[in-house]
Amino acid sequence: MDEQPRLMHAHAAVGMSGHPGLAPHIPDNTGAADGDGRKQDIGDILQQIMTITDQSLDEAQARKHALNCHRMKPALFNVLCEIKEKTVLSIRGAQEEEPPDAQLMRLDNMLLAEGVSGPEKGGGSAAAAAAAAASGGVGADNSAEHSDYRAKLSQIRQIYHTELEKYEQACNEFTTHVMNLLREQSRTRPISPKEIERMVGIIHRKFSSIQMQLKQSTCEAVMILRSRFLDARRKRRNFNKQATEILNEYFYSHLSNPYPSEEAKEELAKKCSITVSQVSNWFGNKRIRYKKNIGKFQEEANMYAARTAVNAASVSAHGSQANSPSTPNSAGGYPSPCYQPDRRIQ
DNA sequence: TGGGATGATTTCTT
DNA sequence: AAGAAATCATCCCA
Repeated sequence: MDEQPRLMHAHAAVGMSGHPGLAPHIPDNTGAADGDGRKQDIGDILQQIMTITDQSLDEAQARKHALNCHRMKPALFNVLCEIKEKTVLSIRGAQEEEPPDAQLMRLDNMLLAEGVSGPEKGGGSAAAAAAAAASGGVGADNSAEHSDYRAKLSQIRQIYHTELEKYEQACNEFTTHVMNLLREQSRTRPISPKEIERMVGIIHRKFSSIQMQLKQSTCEAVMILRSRFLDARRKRRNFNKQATEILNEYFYSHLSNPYPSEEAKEELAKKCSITVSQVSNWFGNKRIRYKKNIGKFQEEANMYAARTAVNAASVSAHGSQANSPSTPNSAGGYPSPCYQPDRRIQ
């Protein structure tokens, strides 16, 4: 490598200016200075170029060197440069300028939203919080699951960034390698900077398609993690004893009409630390199960009825009405342990 | 570990 | 849309 790489444009400027001596095995026809001689020269050079790949490496190197030193080389090189420039330009006009990839944008947006590709904090826990909110969870017991989710997410995040870095490094290394190769080749064949640029573009596109696969699989991993997280939250937890008692108290003290209003539901929900829809679910289940098997609930009904009676007695003794949703409304203040089908349950 | 209890979900009805 | 009824999925205790 005793020469500087000569790119196409630089070389074009050199033009027909003189070139050092000939290789020993190439016949010196300069003296003839006629057209046939030059044709012969060019024919020889082209022939050698065509057969260069059939030769051994050493042989080829020697031949390459000989070609480089040939006096006709600059002229031929210029001609090739011109031809190639025209061809490349016409080819290039037809391609390139693809539209921005919508799929890639979607993946990027999702990775950002899930906190994988964005800043370290916030995103992941925000997504987790959103998931928690969406599930309408009871709360309190989910901090462990929450941190588990975050830990797994940060694991995914770490893998993603490591892989991304690896790809970028590999891409840079490969690009440098190819550029060096092209520069080296530009000594013997016309290669324009634009062509190198184009090649770099091709390499980058290839690597970005690999990156896209990485992004896709990362997205899938996040989705799986997230669905598992939501499933875990959907896991049924029995309400605590106190909550069940509050709900039962209301149910049996309103046995004649066990349909709490929205306000009553909200108050019960607050008291039991559950959601309004959970209160609705509970009453829905309770009504249907009570109705299906009144006998089984007899004992329970009696117990709550007695309790309610005691409460009512103590309330009246204090001369004030409780504003609790469990305030009995049944006639006589002692709801019948037996189901009275006078209202909605049917 | 089986089976009843129970909270949630789905489908149907009013 | 609210509730009834059926069903699913999980809990939890003997």
